[in-house]
Amino acid sequence: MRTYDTDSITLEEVRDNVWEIPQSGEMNVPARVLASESLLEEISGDRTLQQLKNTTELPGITKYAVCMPDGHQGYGFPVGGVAGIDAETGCLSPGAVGYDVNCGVRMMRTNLTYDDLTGTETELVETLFEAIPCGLGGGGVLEVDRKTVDELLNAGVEWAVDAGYAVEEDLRRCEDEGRRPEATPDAVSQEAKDRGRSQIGSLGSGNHFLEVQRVTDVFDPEIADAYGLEPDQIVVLIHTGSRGLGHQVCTDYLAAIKQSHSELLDSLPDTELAAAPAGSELAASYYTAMCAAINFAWVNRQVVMHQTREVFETVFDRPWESMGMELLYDVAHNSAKLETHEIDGENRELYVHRKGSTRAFPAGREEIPETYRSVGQPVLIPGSMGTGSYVLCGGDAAMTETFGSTAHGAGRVMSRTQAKREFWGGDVQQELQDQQHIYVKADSGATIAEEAPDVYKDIDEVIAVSEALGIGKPVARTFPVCNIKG
DNA sequence: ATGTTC
Repeated sequence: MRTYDTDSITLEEVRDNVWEIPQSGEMNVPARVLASESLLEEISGDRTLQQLKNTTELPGITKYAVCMPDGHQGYGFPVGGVAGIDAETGCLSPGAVGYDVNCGVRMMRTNLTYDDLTGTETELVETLFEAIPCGLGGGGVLEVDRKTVDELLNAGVEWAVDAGYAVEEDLRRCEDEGRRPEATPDAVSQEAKDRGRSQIGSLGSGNHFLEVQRVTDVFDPEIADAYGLEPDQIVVLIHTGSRGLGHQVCTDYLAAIKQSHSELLDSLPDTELAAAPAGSELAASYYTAMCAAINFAWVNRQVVMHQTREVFETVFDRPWESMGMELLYDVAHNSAKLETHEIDGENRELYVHRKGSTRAFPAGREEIPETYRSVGQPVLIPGSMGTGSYVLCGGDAAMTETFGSTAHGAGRVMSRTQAKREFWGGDVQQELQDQQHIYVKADSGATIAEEAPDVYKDIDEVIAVSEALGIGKPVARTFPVCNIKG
């Protein structure tokens, strides 16, 4: 058997693209990295493997901890990590969800072609940048009062329908129909709500963005047809999360859990993995607060999409409906969810923690919108602003291999600090425009440098692993036209 | 990711 050795951890190759850290010591289960050898080499360059191994010490974790091909280190738990933890005997860990609760992406279709956009790129990118707040801090499209924030934390995208920022059809094209019904606004601190009130309809910072793209490749015509995608078509990808509200929920509950459950904390190899035991009061309240933050993020992406529709109306001087600007799908990248999975022949109720990982349910699952159910759920995987993105379809193997999950992006290979040393934002921007006809706009050159295409792993290789394992099947590829960066 | 180092 081939092995891959690092200073402290040895992985065994189970088969192509599957590497295992065997169970030993305090580990409750093994850990698996799903990666080609070259991706594994990148993954082993930071603390990801140690964090993944630490994750297996969480009580109640089942089967194995998973690291996706785009994995990198995160707070306590790797970004690109999946853990299915028993919901009765296990625990719930905020660090295994992430600070940006329901960070995720949605794709909106249009019936425009690349030719329709040619010549409007500069106006389009400028108008989008004007209409959609970017960067750190407050300032969203909306500012709502305290009563309204409670309503939308509870109702999710249904609130946006009532408030005129969404149509009924948008609801049906969101994971969980844009609402986690378990959400309890009372479990969210006033501080978190006050941070969120002024941030509805904003991108935020980091790797968040809005990108106008064109479909360059269709790999599976039948599924692409079901998703309403064809070559040369213009689509819009929106990547943002729950902003300061979700961050505050994570901060609040990490502090409370560390204080109330020190015994569990002391048994874990990293305080950043702090977890509330299943059945505890804090597990229940964190779950309902996290669901509220999930709903907030869906409303946020919905309002950003609403703004995008209005921008297209301005630039192309037509109603958005006539441009076919329908939501294709919206997926969460950071969440914990109660799901039933078969473990060793037994159906078990799990808190499936996905952090930087996308649900990828295959054909037939009732959780998938009816229009897509016969083919499988759309999985949206953004790449860097110079390489484009993929639309995948959930594969059968996801249910047996990865708790119904696949990757979520390209994954960084370089720190932001290092990126700013290596690249000059203005040069990156000019090069993208001159050589690839990609129009990028951001608040500062530093933002563009930090997100330069070369700071990311090879998205094609990440997707190839997903395809080879049968957890996500490539349907279409897109290429950037205009990009506004948080 | 983040009112960017409470």
